[in-house]
Amino acid sequence: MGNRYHHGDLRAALLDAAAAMIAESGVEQVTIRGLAQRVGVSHTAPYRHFANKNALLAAVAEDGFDRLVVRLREIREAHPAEPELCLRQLFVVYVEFALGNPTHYRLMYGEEVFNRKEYPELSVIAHQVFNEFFAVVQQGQQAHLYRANLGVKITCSIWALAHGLSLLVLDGMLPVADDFENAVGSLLILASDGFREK
Amino acid sequence: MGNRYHHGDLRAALLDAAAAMIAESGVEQVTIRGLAQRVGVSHTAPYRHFANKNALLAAVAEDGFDRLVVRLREIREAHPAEPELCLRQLFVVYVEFALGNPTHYRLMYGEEVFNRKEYPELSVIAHQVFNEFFAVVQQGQQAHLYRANLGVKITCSIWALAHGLSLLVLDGMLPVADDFENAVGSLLILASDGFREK
DNA sequence: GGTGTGATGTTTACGTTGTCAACATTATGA
DNA sequence: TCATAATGTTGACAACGTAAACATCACACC
Repeated sequence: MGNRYHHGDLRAALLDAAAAMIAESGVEQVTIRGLAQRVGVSHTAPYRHFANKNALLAAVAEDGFDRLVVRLREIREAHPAEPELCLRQLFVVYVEFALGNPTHYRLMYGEEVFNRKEYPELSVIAHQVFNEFFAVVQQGQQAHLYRANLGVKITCSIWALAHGLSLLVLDGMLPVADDFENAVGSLLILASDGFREK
Repeated sequence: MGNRYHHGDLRAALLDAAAAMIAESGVEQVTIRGLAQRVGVSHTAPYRHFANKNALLAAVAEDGFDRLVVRLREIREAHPAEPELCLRQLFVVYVEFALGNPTHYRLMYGEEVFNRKEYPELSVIAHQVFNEFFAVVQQGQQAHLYRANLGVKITCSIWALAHGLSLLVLDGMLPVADDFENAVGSLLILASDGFREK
């Protein structure tokens, strides 16, 4: 390796450094110049890989969505024939991801940070989150666990509940129970009683 | 009025200007110097009223919470004896407030913008939002509409659902139905079937 | 194997921003 | 009336995002 003029994979290094810096001190502390210094390049080198700071942050957010979707898919494929249990697991894992990566999670959904509309790939990958939940809801419908014709609304409710719960807890506005997984899971059960076939 | 050295109520003027600027072009476009210019004072005058930019933004967020809580209380007091209808109205009005003041709403809950922990008054006023929902849930419990011993969890679910739904719609991740109020309300009904006494 | 061309990184520079320190003006109450 | 606190201004500074001009390198092509 040694000190060479070309870094090798500066783009990936910048994304890693940004993710680390976000985890350490929050998005607002991330600076192009700081990242460059951390990676050991000049303060304008990042502009060879990202049009501007927003584009870099959008790429970091996209990485976060990628990791989340992979995680959800693992859960889903681990429970091929148990939609109810699977849904509960998805829900818990989703909230755990948010609470385990607080600043990163916030960046993924934030608007102050960058103009989402300029980065349509973010909406695409975010929609895959919806689809992970939706697939299991549909399984549940086929098993006559959940009411037919309401698959989209049920999925919206679950996602919104997971999202809102995560953020309210992150904001310190809801107390975190000792038995976290049970508390989170029971919230879903409570709400999802209304999803069932009669 | 005229041009005088002392502004009169610079603090309020700055908050107004900040709210307006946020509504127009988003939080990230708000700048101390821009606000000062807009209000017609020098670029450091704001520091006589706010310790720094974060403190100013926190005050703007607090104003937003104040308005939201007032709005919710109006609804609650307009339905003294109909907890079920009242809850639905609260829910819809909450989401409407968020969608009607997108950037302001995001600021109220954002973390990137400023360090919430430094502004405990924000948590206090935010807890009043919880209490508005909670009061009605308790009414419903007294009327044997909702399950006893689950008041807090039910309230958390409702708030989280409203919050998550608002943000997902703001992010363009959920479609906005034509008949918005009905769609939002039905989401609550769907979920809250599980809240009922059997 | 040389070579030149595009990709990648550096240097320098500029305007904007948040914020501090020193100073100016005004309001207020003893 | 006048000292003093409250409020506003001027000027300065460092950090930041980013553009332009330049330097170095990798690699495809003769």
